[in-house]
Amino acid sequence: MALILENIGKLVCLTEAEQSLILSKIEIRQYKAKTLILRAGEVCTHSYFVESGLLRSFTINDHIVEHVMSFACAGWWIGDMYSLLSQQPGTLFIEVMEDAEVVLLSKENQEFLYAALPKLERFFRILTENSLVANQERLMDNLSLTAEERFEKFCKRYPSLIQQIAQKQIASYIGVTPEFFSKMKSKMLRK
Amino acid sequence: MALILENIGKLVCLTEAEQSLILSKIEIRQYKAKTLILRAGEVCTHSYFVESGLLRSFTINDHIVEHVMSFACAGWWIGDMYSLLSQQPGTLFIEVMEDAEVVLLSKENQEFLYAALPKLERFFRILTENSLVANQERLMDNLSLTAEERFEKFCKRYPSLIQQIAQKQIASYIGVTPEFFSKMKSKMLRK
DNA sequence: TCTATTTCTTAACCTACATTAAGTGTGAGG
DNA sequence: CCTCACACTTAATGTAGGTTAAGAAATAGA
Repeated sequence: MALILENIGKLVCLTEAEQSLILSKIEIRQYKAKTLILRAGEVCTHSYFVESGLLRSFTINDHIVEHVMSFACAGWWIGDMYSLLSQQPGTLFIEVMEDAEVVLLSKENQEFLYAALPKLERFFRILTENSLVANQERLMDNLSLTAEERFEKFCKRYPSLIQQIAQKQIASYIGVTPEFFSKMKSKMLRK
Repeated sequence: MALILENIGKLVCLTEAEQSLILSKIEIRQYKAKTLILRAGEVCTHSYFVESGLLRSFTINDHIVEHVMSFACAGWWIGDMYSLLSQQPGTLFIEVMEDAEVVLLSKENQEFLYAALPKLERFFRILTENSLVANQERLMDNLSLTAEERFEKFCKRYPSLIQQIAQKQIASYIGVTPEFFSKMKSKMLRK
């Protein structure tokens, strides 16, 4: 249940008192699979940290096509960063893919904690830096690799997810249709 | 010349003493157009802030195809974040497109400043957050928009750049070949 | 256990964009 | 004032991946 303290503790040291302060500012909720925690058009008011289960964030194009922005399993943060920072209606949906236990940290409490524990600025800076690096790599991969190569990278980077999620979710993440993904996969197996 | 202090000052307040401390930890250099400040394979040791002129970062595929990661004109930061953070050889080239005055902040000095002026943690956190948001949007655009739509967004977002840079640089940024970009552009004009 | 929904597969056809190649500006250095 | 290297254009042809549609397989709900 305090996976989140362990997660923060990996990057910055926390005293017992600091840990309690953090715990006093968060909320823990259980969600059933298929719950939408956030909808496009809403303002994102919290950061979410996954204690257990599996979540994803995605956009919807022209009310039809979904594009997966990210998956988040135990130990990962997720949210609509644009909406959270700007407090404008966002573009992301966040959905629970498998029954989950989620830590909610409201924007106000996050700012309160920045003031109370400046080392959390450091923690979230590093978290965001890592996220940015991963995103830049993914962007470059989308510009320069084939769907097949992107799938291979996905398999290496998230081996456990492959077994766990529907194939169409992987297709959406790497940026192809489920139909093409199916064709591509069987072609890869034939080799 | 102290555009950088103004830039930092927009997000966090700085006393005179703090400004001097920052200035004592940076270096200012002039570069001629076409200079490569950083090459793929090298470890990135500095963050770069553009006082004047124009820079870009890009990768090279299979020793042939360039993909522009970002442009940076006066008031923008640029670097190879992956390499800077991990201190591993990077994948980005950074090139001066127009004679430039650049502020160099070494990784050690950056960490020194984090310790000396914790508010700089805040500054770089916010900088990185904004960068991440922009990157996420670009990634989603690449997954869901046509080349034409991506070009239109580029024009709206960076109107001044359009006049300033070679058309093939825009093509590379939005992720198409110069040939296709040329055809697309003349088709758009015909409407 | 049965049914209904969702996921996956296959296949024919389509299109956005890439590749190759040739020709036409154009501007910076000598 | 040349000229040589680039940047840009145009056009023919190729292909990765999309679309549509239909059926098969797997899951979940009741």
